[in-house]
Amino acid sequence: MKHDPKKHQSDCMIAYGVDTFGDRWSLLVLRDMMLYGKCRYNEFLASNEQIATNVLATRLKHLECEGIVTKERDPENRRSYVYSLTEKGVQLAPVIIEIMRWSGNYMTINPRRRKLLDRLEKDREGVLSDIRASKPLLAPPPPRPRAANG
Amino acid sequence: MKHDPKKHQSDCMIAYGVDTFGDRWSLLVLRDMMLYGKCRYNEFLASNEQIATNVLATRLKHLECEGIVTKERDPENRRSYVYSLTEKGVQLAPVIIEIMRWSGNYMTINPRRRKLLDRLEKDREGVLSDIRASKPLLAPPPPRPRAANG
DNA sequence: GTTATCACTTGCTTTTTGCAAGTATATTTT
DNA sequence: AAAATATACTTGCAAAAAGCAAGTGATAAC
Repeated sequence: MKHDPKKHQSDCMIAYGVDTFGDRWSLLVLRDMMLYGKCRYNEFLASNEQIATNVLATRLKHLECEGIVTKERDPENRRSYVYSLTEKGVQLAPVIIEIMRWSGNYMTINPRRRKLLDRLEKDREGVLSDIRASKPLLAPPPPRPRAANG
Repeated sequence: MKHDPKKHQSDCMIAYGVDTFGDRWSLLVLRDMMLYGKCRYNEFLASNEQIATNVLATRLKHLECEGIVTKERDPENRRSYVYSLTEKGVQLAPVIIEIMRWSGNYMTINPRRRKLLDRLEKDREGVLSDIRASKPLLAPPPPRPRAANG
């Protein structure tokens, strides 16, 4: 899948970033990949923020178009696909990290996340190489209770 | 103007960031303030990305609610207001900087911007203190030609 | 006092998002 | 082998948000 060159005509770096990954759902998908090591459609769907399935599909397509992620058949379960960060995607880690550092100063944080923030200050390189190796930095949070049925 | 605590119930740092400033127009307003030193409503409106006036109004209100910017009457022209970054807003500079650095690796950049990227590597602290001092890092680009009338 | 500037607001159209249900293909179960 | 299940979507419709043009109110300039 190729990317449309009509997009990105501004020469502004922020505009380019915003067009490429700067919307709520793209950023949350990147978080899922980098922090939680998620790589499957249903894993992204299961996030607490409750992305709609059609929106997830369009966002993944867009990220693939932009060369941020790749999509491959899972060799061990051929009805599944595995999404991975490209080098261009991995290079977004500093953006995600700086968002986390900022939020860490302005919201209340649980101990697990505080520990990750501490690690970020002491071992940023290690965090970056974990992201590059698709190694989760945090266990994914338990899904929030859904509406009861029955 | 106060901020609604019902928002931000997730304990995820990325979700907090995304809810606070993570949409196209908020990020572009922050760019206008940090890179170009813009501080007035009509300056934000004049950006090349062509934000709609009602959308700009809601974004500025939101950023004010979240404590990212403040709004004050301009003492020298009492029909105008001046928006400024709060400390919380200034602390977002690393996020903007990392977006610029990333984009700088994946798009073609004109010499003025390339120079800023170079400076960012050599003198990050200086850049941060310019942002804190509301000193523009780049001259604002000329407005793109609008539709002719007449 | 008439006109212009500045920062919006209002009303309406178009686009995007959200939601529920359905489809296609691969795998597991019976 | 047939039926049920898993996985990754697509489709159709309603609701929300964004975009557009025009209007308002409070200063300020002429």
